[in-house]
Amino acid sequence: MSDDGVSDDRAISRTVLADQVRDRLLEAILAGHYAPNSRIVETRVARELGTSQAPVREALRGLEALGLVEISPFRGARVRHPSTSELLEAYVVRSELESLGARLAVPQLTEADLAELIELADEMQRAARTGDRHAVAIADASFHARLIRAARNSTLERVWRALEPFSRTYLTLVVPGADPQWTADIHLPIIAALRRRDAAMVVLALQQHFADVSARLGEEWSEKESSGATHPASAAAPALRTA
Amino acid sequence: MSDDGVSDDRAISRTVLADQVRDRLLEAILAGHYAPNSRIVETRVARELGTSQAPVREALRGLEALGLVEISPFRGARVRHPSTSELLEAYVVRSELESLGARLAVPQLTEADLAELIELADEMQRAARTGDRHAVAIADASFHARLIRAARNSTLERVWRALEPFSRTYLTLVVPGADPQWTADIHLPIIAALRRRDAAMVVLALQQHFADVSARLGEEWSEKESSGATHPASAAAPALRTA
DNA sequence: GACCGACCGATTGTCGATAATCGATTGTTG
DNA sequence: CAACAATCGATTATCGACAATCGGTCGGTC
Repeated sequence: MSDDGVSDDRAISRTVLADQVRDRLLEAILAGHYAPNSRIVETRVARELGTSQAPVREALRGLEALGLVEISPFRGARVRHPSTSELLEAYVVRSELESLGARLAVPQLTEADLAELIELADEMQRAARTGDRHAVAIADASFHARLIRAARNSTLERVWRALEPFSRTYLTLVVPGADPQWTADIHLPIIAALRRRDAAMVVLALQQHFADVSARLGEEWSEKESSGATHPASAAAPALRTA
Repeated sequence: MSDDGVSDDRAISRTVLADQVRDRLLEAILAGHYAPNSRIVETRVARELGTSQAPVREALRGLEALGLVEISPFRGARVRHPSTSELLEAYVVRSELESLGARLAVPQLTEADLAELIELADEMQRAARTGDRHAVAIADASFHARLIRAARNSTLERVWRALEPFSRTYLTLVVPGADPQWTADIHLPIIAALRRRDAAMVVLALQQHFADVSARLGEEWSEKESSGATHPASAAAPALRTA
């Protein structure tokens, strides 16, 4: 019911310690169990989890690849604390990648693709009506992942995947107050454009979507930090254009 | 964040074995010492390099992040052999990222940015006139990297970096017959547009640039199609040695 | 003769211990 | 008292050894 759109590899090889440690650490970081910018000591984590140092080491490298921690040689790992402006930066890039995905996907969109996308959007609506924020977030992520996959460009998928946890997980943490129904509704124009197989309109709808979310994120930001040393407007309002 | 000179990673702390092993393996792969799709056995590499298994392991994870090898649990690493169509896919993504970079960079382009970009383009011209293909390739890569950095979006830079070795290194291998002067010249329109600080024109010039290179790559592809892929038969000819 | 399950060699994943390096502290000197 | 070098504890990077797992092979059963 949940993550069919996110990834295919499920249920195989659950016996790799390093992966389990990585998931544990990821969960702990997102749960705020590790303070921002604090160190994560390999030996300590190993002792706490009852494993050796090696799996923890590998897990940390994996988290580094996801952009969740920062590792410097001989100095260990620290949990990264991306500023909101950095999240906005990431969102700009993600927006661009999804626009590209849409342009590539629409001309070769199969009926199955379209049906799955519609189903995910519907699922988002149902979850929103029952107020289930977690389900909305999952359907949201699955929807965008499905759209990217429809582009059938493995490089695009790889790059997008590398960016996704960084933006999604942090965002759902940073913007918990977002209205689920609002989140679900801003996907409707995308679906409408997809139904008409109008690439330009899909791109426009996507950019509107990301502009909305960025704006929402920007609000949260200015509320939280009244003192603005760097100007965020340029990053939040990119001049996006299509040929 | 993060900007002083042209080249950032320089000089300090080259004493991390895993990094050295990674560089060695990367070099060996690109030199064709490992046949496409062949396995890379951790213990064997470790023996050949006179190190333990651990650094090799880490090195392989690093190469996986760069998209050069593919790792499956308990089954080890294989060198990825991207098809030319996959390289073209990557090029589409890279083109899009650089276009975004240009749009972000132009409005905030400093005189120093512009001067460095012009200098790199000039360097490319000088190298092309003396027929130094290697120097052209290096200046080429530096130019694009500098352009991306001028966008001052750390996420964009991170994503682009992750994509860069995959496309650049393979390309310089796949298309060794390209005319250096041609390579240098297709950057001139970009410089011209940058000088005028015309973002739209920079994007257009970039897209033309990538279209040219893709076309060139496509030609090479259809030519090679008939002769078949060349397999360096002796994968057991490792230019790897203990220091 | 074809299908199926138990061994086998090769290789990866994990462990515990050791060497190398960092940051801070302390003692010394002017 | 300030600047500096030697030292120390903490932690990472690496090592060598061991257990877990894979792919293939060999033998058994029908």
